[in-house]
Amino acid sequence: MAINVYNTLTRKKELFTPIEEGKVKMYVCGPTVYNYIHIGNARPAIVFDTVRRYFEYRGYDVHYVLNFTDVDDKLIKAANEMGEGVTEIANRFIDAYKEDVGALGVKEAVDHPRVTENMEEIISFIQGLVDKGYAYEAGGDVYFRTRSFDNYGKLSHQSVDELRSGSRIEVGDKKEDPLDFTLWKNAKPGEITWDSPWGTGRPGWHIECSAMAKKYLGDTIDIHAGGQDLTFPHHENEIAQSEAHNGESFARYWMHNGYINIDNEKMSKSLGNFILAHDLVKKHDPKVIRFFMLSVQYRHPINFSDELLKGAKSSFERIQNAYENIRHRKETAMSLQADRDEWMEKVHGFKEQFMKEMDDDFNTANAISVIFDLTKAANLYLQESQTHVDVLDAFEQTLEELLRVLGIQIGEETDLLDEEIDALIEERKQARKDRNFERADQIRDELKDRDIILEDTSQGTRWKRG
RNA sequence: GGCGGCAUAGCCAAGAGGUAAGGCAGAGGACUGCAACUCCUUUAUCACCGGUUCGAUUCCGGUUGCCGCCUCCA
Repeated sequence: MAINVYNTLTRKKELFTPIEEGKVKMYVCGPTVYNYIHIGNARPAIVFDTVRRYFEYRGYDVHYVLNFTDVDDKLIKAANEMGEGVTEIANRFIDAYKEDVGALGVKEAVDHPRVTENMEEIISFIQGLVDKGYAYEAGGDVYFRTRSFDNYGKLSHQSVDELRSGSRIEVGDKKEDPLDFTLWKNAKPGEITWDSPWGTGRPGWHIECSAMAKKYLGDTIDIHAGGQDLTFPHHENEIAQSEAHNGESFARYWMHNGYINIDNEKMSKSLGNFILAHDLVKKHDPKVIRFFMLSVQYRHPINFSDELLKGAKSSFERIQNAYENIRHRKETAMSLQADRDEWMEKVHGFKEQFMKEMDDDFNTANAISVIFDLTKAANLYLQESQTHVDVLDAFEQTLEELLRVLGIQIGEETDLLDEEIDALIEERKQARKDRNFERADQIRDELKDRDIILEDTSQGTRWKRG
């Protein structure tokens, strides 16, 4: 079995083969940290974290790099508005990013490079492009000479001439050609600046990723990923810069995730139809949010609404219930059973099926349906009058394992009930024995108010948090 | 104008050239003191029109509708 990845470059699914055996060098474009991220920004974080986790699950060592753009026009504007420094704002929102995305189960990247901490590399990268004739200085700015790079447009499948005829390209009087884009920006008075061979200024947006990918991962990387809207111009420009500069192919696989939509329209800061991850995580179980995002193939758009999230919650509860039921049943499990091996075999089969689905371009929607199949099998097993502890363990562990690949931690909550609650459950047990159902229901309602839900089963009463 | 995506049951969502996974919601039943959980049963001529084929919802062409990129944007 091998992993297939949809490559934007070729518009096909391709067999993944790493540059270096057993390793994946992966660069993901991170946020510009001038604000909290919205859930649209959270999607790539979750999706590519899942890609990473799956590679790791399959035994790869993943060098995962996610950058922070900590200086640009928006940050400068935000700094002016809030009367704070660019660095303070960047720091604040980097922390917020890590917190929000961490709540959603995203692992920390191996490297989190920041533009302001890689200024030397960026400047020398630009210098390299100037030296090779791919870039030129004009009035303190430096531009990339787009037409000098033959393969420009290969990622977005646009020809240079078609791009030119699009009327919305900024002309800019210093440019030789309207298609040229900025590598270095001359400082305006009062802006944060760095010294460079072209005077004081700061980098353009695209150059940072080329310079930092090179520094942290090398001239050619395995996977470069980001949101669909980065395909053009951002990633196209990165390719031009990196390949012009390094003389090597930049990234072997380009992955782009689809948008999150609100009422069928792209969620974006400029449209104002966004929901901050920071807020959503407080209102809903982050596990459910993540589950919801992964219930759709990553390249397809997801429509977002409270109602849909509610549906995801119900769905996820089915899995959670099965998991709790398995654990509860372990207390009364046996260790003798004729068809133990058959069941063990069966449980193992779900793992294989799960991998088969994930191998196909990380089809989490189908992978989740395999988890539901596993859930169903577990529920059926629990109907048996006798259960084997090995089989229950296998169900429990497989469920944990597969969900962990999706970045969803299940079952680590070990908060003990306080004695009071324990006592109430015990009292209710007695009341039921005495057929005092009035008191029994009273206790159940009381606990329900405290978010403890009781369930009576033939193996005794169990509880869960609502 | 250029490039691209999507259209599958009430809702969400996979999918393959041979009569369509999974989940939610609904209905009926089993279990239960009642619930909850769970189990069983139940719901689709896959936007429209042509073509290729023994056979297409899946391939090709066209139509319609929606969305995106071509400007900062995940």
